[in-house]
Amino acid sequence: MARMVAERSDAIASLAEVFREHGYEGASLALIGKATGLGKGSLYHFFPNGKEEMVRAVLAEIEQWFEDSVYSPLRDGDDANAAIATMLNETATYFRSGRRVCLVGALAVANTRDLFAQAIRRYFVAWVDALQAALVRQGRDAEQARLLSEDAVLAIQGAIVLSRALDDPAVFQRAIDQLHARLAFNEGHGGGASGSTL
Amino acid sequence: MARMVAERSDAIASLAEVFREHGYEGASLALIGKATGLGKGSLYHFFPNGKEEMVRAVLAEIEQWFEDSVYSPLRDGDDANAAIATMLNETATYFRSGRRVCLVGALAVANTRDLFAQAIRRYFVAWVDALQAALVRQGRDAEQARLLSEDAVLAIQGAIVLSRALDDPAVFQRAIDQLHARLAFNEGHGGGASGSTL
DNA sequence: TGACTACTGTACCAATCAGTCAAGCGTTGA
DNA sequence: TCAACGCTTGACTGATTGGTACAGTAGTCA
Repeated sequence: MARMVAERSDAIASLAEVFREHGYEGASLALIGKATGLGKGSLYHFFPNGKEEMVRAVLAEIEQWFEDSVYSPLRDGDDANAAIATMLNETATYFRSGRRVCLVGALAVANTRDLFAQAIRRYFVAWVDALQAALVRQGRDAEQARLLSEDAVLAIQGAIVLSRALDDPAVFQRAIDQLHARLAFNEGHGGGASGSTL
Repeated sequence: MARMVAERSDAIASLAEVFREHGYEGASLALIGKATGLGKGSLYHFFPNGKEEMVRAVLAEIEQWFEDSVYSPLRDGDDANAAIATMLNETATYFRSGRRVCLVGALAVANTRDLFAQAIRRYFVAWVDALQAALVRQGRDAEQARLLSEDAVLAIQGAIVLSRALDDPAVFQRAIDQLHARLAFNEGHGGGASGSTL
């Protein structure tokens, strides 16, 4: 009765969802087994170091997805404004308008932070750096771009928390809309378009 | 060997710290006992419904602290600008510049959300409402005040996540500084002072 | 002094935890 | 056809989980 899951990578999407929903400590092997359809034996065959290795695999996949879908266009896209707009839309879809938790953010807040500190840091550093690069390509100066990109990433994380707390996806969407305005760049002056509207 | 802890309330601060550091699932009774200096017997004497009741007691105390120190001045203070500045400073101190997690936010993200949904919701609704009231007293219109207050609360939560992820309290402080600018109100025009600086 | 209440330590419980292991299965290459 | 390999199963372990029960101890009031 072998080979019901062709690849180790087939399990990663399920693993990600389990860790998102239950956290690192809350995701028991029983739960993981149910979600992936894999027995303990298979799980430990694919991930000899247990849950920790599973989370690392999930984090690696998340990092890759963001690199391809978000960071890379931000850094290298020919139209900075378009890349930023795409980032916000991709992000909103990815987090299902705040109904889906950011696993990296959740791990950062929990006491598991130390265990995955490097991966967590890499994720956010790459995001802020990539967004900053796009903002600089818009014509902003480096320092302003830095502050603005930090603020945007932080707002997305906060929007997930608040929209879940209020159980209202509209909160998340409003935050994304506001970021669209704040990150847009028009003409020669240094600020975004948001100053007079908010 | 009775009465080593005079009051049930003496344990709540320790309980809060344990749940902050380890989360709901991660905070085992062994850990809780160590942190509070109480054995299981005492713990279940004070909190007959176990961990759930402990968290509820902690949430009630947090709610009370924010009501007295943050929400009430925002709603009723005679100087709205001063009340807002106080809120930001009190908040920065309370969260130790992002080194300390927001328990309510952490619970909102974890799968324990449903269990404490009402308390979590109350906390954030009260915060946003109180800040909105202060912004309206500044002279802003209700809708703008609503968006701005939502944005501010969300930014604080996001700042905790990001500053912990990057292990850099300066990130949190920059977010607070930015909120100072964004929430300040000068003269007759409708926006904050932040438009041209960022 | 003697009851009564409030608190405490500890033994105990069933359930669940992460992790191990040997045996068995199906597929593959020779 | 058969051995080797990769995957799977499920029973098992020892530790830990949240929670209960209860005997006892200290303080308080009469």
